[in-house]
Amino acid sequence: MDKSPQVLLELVERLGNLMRAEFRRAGADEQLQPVHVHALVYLARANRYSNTPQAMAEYLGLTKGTMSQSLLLLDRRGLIERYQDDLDRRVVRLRLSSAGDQFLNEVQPQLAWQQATRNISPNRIRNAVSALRETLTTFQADNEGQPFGACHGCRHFERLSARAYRCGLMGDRLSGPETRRICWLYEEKGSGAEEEEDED
Amino acid sequence: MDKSPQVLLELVERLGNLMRAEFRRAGADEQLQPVHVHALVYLARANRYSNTPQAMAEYLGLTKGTMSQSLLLLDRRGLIERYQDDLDRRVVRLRLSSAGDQFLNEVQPQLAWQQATRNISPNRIRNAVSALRETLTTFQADNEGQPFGACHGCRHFERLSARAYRCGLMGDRLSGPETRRICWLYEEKGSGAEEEEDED
DNA sequence: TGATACAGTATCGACTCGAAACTAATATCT
DNA sequence: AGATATTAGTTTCGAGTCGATACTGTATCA
Repeated sequence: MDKSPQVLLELVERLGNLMRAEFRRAGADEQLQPVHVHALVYLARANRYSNTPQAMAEYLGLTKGTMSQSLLLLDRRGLIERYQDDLDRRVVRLRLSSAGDQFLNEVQPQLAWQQATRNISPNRIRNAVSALRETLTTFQADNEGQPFGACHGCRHFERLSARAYRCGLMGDRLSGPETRRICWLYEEKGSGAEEEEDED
Repeated sequence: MDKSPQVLLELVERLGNLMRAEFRRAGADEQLQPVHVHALVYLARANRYSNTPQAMAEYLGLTKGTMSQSLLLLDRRGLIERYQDDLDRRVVRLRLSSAGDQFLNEVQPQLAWQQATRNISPNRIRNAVSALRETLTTFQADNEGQPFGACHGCRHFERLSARAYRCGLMGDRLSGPETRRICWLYEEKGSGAEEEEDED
């Protein structure tokens, strides 16, 4: 009976709590709750398929009703903008307003984390990322949730040429930077070839 | 400019959110909020120095006022018991009641996590634990928070003989199991000899 | 053309949470 | 010893979260 998984859970929860406290501090001046700051951070990183209330609710673990409330607040404060999807007019699309963008640049909610990881070698971080990503994937598979990842590692990702990419699911061409954003259509590549393997 | 730390942060936050959702589900029957379940889980793991409202508030990232509220609720529901400290009568000590213990055994809030980590090799988990622990330590050092760890790795920990231990800070003898519980007096050993080193 | 599914909104009530004021016990300083 | 400061915890207040439920409008499918 190994206790390591439990210790890992404690660390993840504790670091999560600390970051939530950090987000609380970041949003204090603007009277924003942690979840609002987190929503803005997500929006800054979400790709074109993932900037909807539904995707955000899924990512943040909220119901759509709750999400709707938070978005209302962020809209009132002028930190986000909403616009309708052309093809499906039920769908609301979201983007950071310039004020929202400026807010994130000013308060730097993730600065404390970057500081805290400054002395850890990139390789150890990559190993930790790999283990946690696998945990997340299994977790989601067990609970039928969306995995949320970037194109690299997604089964729908296609490389057309040196610098041209494409999402096989949606059929769109993707720019280089776009392939590094968060997507809620992400699906783990088949288990045939594991990309990231620790030396252990 | 490496993006790995940011990806690691995303994973930690997302897994944290999922576990919060899991705690919500676990407490739904008893009308408990996630933070209440988390408090019970903490209490089940805290050592004799760390079962106070203050330590819990610190661990969960709440103010003492908020913590007091949650403890009131848990007490009303009969899930915890409070008693006074003998030496310092300002201090309230907490323990799980048998009902609280039974509750944790029934709902198994951490089961989903254990399932999600089942296929990850112990060594990879240990490496991830090591990296996250270092992140946590640095984070706390930057923000003057308590680190919260178990005896192994703590500078106050003393081994008297094969199966006899002692906390050098408090002066108490400790049983073997007790040395594996969470302590908020934990202090990282001096950086002279790093215990856990990844091969990277 | 109707039935059904889906994206998002509105409303309600229980509860969280920080801030600040408060009580009581202990520590510190002369 | 007595005054003062510090500390552990409680209480109160108000803004806001959050899930549940009911609702609106759009799309899909037979």
